[in-house]
Order: sequence, then structure tokens, then C-alpha cells
Amino acid sequence: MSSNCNLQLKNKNYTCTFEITIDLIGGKWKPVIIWHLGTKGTLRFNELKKLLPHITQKMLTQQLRELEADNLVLRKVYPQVPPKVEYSLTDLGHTLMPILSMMCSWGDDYYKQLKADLQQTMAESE
Amino acid sequence: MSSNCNLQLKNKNYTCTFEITIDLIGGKWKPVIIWHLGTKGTLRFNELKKLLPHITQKMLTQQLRELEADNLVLRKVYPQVPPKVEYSLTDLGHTLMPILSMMCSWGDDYYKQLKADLQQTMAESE
DNA sequence: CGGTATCCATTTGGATACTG
DNA sequence: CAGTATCCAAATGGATACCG
Repeated sequence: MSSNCNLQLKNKNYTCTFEITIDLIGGKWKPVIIWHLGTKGTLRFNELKKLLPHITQKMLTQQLRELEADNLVLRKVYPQVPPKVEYSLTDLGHTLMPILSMMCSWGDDYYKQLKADLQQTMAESE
Repeated sequence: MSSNCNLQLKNKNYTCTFEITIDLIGGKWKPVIIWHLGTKGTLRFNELKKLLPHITQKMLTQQLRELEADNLVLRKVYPQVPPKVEYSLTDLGHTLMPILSMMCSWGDDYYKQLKADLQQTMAESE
């Protein structure tokens, strides 16, 4: 079908290797989850939930399961009542931190620049 | 609502600056589009389309419009028949390349590692 | 050539209720 | 505490036809 290179992984096709990266850490929640685990270390389910005020329980569970399946996050269950589940980054997960860090500061710069431009525009219109 | 920091930009709310980055370059197509424009320079609509064999015309147009609105891509229309439209990265767009580059090589490593692990598993099962 | 417009299928995500 | 299950709404994306 494709004239480009075709990479296959887990029944999915990619035309470029960073489609793989996007697939693993793209989406609304995954980068933030990884970021929190990377900067704060091991976190329990509800601790994560508090750090992501807008996520629903369903989404958090779902995203964590996917991250686990992709070997980016480690899930440790303590067999006790009430249950205790801890999440942390795997070694592979940690290797993503430099990328996320760059994305974070880029977003920061973009935000500041846009705010500055807005101030500029408002000042000029006076 | 949110106990975290709350950033607002263009009627959207973010709790962290890299949600902004994700919003701008996340999704299935944008990174690849930016990547092609960054590595190959100016491209016409149909040249881009050939580089992304699976994208539909609608999606390509849509993504390019969004990238343009976010000041990452420059759209230059030549007023002639048949039409000629050229796309290129803005200065801001270029600042994304180091991030995309890292994502690309990370995806590359991940792919190679997984393939290597697979070979290993197959070898052991013999 | 470089698009729009329309329609429709799939995917994603949210609200709510329930559970070991 | 850390989830499942179910249902439903919204967003995303693809096929197709048409246009200046």
C-alpha cells in the first residue's frame, strides 16, 4: 500500500519511527501521567488522580493499563484490604523524561511568547 | 475547578505547559507533516500528500490549517491557474525540530529493542 | 491543482452506578 | 481503595462527489 518504509509492531503499521513514539505517549493524558511519575516517583492510584483533577477514573485506569502494556509504567499491587496499588516508571519510561522535559519548556516558551504578544497588541491599541 | 495551575489560551484550559505542546503537535499527522517540512524545506500540497500516503485530502488540509493558525506553518498561495500553494515551517515551527528529532530516535530505539527481544524469544523457544 | 461539502463509521471520552 | 460495567455524547477520521 505504502510507498514509504513500513514498520510493523503489535498489529499496527507505521511509516516513520516517531509515529511509534506518538502512539505510546500521545493523547491527552499519557504525557502528564508519565511526567508526574517521573518527577515525583512512585504514586498510588488516588495520588495520581488528585494530580489530574479532570481525568475520570475510567480514563486513568485505561491509560495506566496501556502504559503498563507498553512497558513504560510498572504496576505493583499489594494484596491487602483495602487495596493498595502503586505506579512507577520503568527504566524505559524514564528514558522518555528528556523528551517530555523539552516539550514542557517549549510549551512554556510558547505560552509566554503569546502572552507577551497579546500585551503588545493591547498596548498598541490604546 | 482545578487545584493545579490553570493556563488559558485561545479558550482552552491547560494544567501544564506541555499540554500546550501536545495540543499543537499531538495527533496522528502533525508531527510527520512538520518533520517533512523541516527536513525537506518548502513543499507543495501534492508533494506533502505523496509523502503521507495514508492521509486523506481532507485531513491534510485540516491539519495544515491548524498548523497555520498556530503559527507553525506558513502557507503561500500563488495566484495562478492551476493553483500553486507552498507550505513551509515558520521560525517557530523550526524550534520544534529538536523535539521531533528526539521523538524519532526514541521511537527508533524502541522499535529496534522490541525486534531484538522478539528474536531473543524466538531463539529461546527452539 | 488544491481544495470544499456532505455523509457516515469509528473512536474516544465522560457520567453514573456498582464491587471485592 | 482501586477499580468494573454500562450507556451515551462528542470528537475524529474516512469516502465520495464536486468546484474555481
